[in-house]
Amino acid sequence: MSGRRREAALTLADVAREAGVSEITVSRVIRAKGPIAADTRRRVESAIRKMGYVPNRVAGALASATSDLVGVIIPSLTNIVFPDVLRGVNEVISKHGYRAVVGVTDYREDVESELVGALLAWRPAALIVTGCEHSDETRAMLRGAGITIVEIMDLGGAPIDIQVGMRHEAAGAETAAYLIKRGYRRIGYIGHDLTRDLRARKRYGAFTQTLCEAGAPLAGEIVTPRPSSVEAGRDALAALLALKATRCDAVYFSNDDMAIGGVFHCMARGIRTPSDLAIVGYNGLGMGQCLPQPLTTVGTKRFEIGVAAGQAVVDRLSGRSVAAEIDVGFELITGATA
Amino acid sequence: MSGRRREAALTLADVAREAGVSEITVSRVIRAKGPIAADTRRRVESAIRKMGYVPNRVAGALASATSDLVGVIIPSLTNIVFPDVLRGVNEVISKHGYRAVVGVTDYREDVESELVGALLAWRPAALIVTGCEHSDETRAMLRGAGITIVEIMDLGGAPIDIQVGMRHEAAGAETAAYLIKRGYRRIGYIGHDLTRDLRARKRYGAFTQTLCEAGAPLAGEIVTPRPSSVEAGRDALAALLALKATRCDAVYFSNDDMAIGGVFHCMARGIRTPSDLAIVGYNGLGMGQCLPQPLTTVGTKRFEIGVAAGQAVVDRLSGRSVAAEIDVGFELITGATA
DNA sequence: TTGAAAGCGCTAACAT
DNA sequence: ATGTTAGCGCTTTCAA
Repeated sequence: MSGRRREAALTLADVAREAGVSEITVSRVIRAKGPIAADTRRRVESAIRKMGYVPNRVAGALASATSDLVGVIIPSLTNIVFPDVLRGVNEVISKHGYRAVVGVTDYREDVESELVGALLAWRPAALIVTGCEHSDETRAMLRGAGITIVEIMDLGGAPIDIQVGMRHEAAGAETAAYLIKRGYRRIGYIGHDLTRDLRARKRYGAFTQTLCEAGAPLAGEIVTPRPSSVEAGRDALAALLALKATRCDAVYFSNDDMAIGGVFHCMARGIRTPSDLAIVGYNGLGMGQCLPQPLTTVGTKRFEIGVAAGQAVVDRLSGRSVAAEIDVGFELITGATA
Repeated sequence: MSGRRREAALTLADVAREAGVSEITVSRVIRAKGPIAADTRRRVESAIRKMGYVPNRVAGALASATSDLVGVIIPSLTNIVFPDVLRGVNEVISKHGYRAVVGVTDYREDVESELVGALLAWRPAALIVTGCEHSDETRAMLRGAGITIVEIMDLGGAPIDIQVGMRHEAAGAETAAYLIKRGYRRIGYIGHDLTRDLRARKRYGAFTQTLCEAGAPLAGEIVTPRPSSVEAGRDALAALLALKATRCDAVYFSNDDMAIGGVFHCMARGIRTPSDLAIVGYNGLGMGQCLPQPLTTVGTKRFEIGVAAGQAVVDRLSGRSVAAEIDVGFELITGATA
């Protein structure tokens, strides 16, 4: 990191000289703050335009101890879930003049910790982080930052400030209960890396426990180390079905991407859903609902989480009070595949 | 925008006092710059840890006139293409200590212009923008910024500094030539909003022109005002096929999302591909290759564009020279649908 | 309605 | 190996 030293960019002083006023007057015009004579404003504005002056927010932020940056830390950009969330955040905050600074952790706690430090160093107005599990170090930094912190996606743990999300355990349990109710008894699971995706793990845990309690423990499972994708789901279902002993009548996938891969595998092999094999996903992606048979899945509110998180930030920064926990919920979508 | 004034965060001076050294020594330890006695380093580091000091990069950036921020302006987060690109950028720059500040234009020129100003105000080390078409105002700001500017996705126009992308006209023309070669003569087009997505428009233009030159002008088209999606593609194909006069034997979709929607429509209606209707997409998404019949499409290098752009930034900032134009190319993927 | 002075927290440059 | 001085470009505060 270095950033070549730039050749003397224009400063307020340059504009002030050109407009025949003082620096502070130019500053006031730019920030639309304080009383300015109409004529003065015009002179300053034309000088700015003419010279192509771009204010320096680094200096401004230092002097005023305020910032229009909002840090956003997400685990992945591969999983469409997070671009969706980011879109929601951005939609709200950009309307209020804030910008997102994005960090991607790749689901790694050490990277998260490093990113939190790096983003806090820019003294953002607020920080949005994913999940409610953090290392002690991360937690200490977040607590000590003295700014609005929003934890998104998941509810629970020891909230740092504001949480916006849903209960993944409830989603897993409800999915299991649904399959049991529909009469499935040999139920398998296909997932992606659970050691890292803690929310998928929570769903998995509640899912399997609910099955056990119903007297139909998990019949088999494949967990790939790959990130979730349609391809990974397809390959994993092929692998699961190849395990002779398993003989599932239904499979719960860690998310819709994976489940759609499963559906494609069934299509290619002439396996009928749900009569030969039932399939359930998680997320409620539009694409799953476009399949010849709409996917049975759990609809989640990804965009809404982003919006709610962004709104929480904006509200706080405007001095309005914000609920400490915002549960956006989820919804079982009973499609045709289970 | 405001950002509540924070209550006196720790400064270098606090740490210096605690460690019994001067501010500059602490600064040197933090930045790992200049010679520091092992013992001094230990004392300073332990003071930092003990107090939970987080350096202020706003002040640091102002003092040193350097930054670890890289602005990235993309049109959309809905279209998976851009998260892919962003992922590539991030992969490279984060390894070198840079962070991405993201702006989303929603394909609007006025928003782009505003974002360029807002990001340049943070005096980033470099700025990555999408496309090679910009308003005069934007172009002037980019030219005057005096930093590395990378235009991504598309090649052509009047390059500002560095371009990383491919030739969309060539992709459109090659797709048309392929369909003609395969014997299709009643070819339709299904697209999303072309007034905004200039690259899709370029492909469309070259595609239709090539068809004309081959004596098989476009047989029909549907352009939805919606953003591209599987649903939009499915609905648009239904609409196109409902136009009695059209009777297409092949359809070119503006991208794979749309094309996959078309495939789903065919599946649901028992329309066989490619015998009843051939389908071609654009992008080469993994999912399209997972369909029971792999999608015929044009493979693009989204992630690679991000990586190359990130690398160009890093190279420039390290004083290495960088090619002014990097053509990552594309590749016709002859699947089973056309 | 405008301006002068002081200083935000850090780092470059120059001592020592 | 460490410290001193000056100043980055802006905004706050106070004055006129």
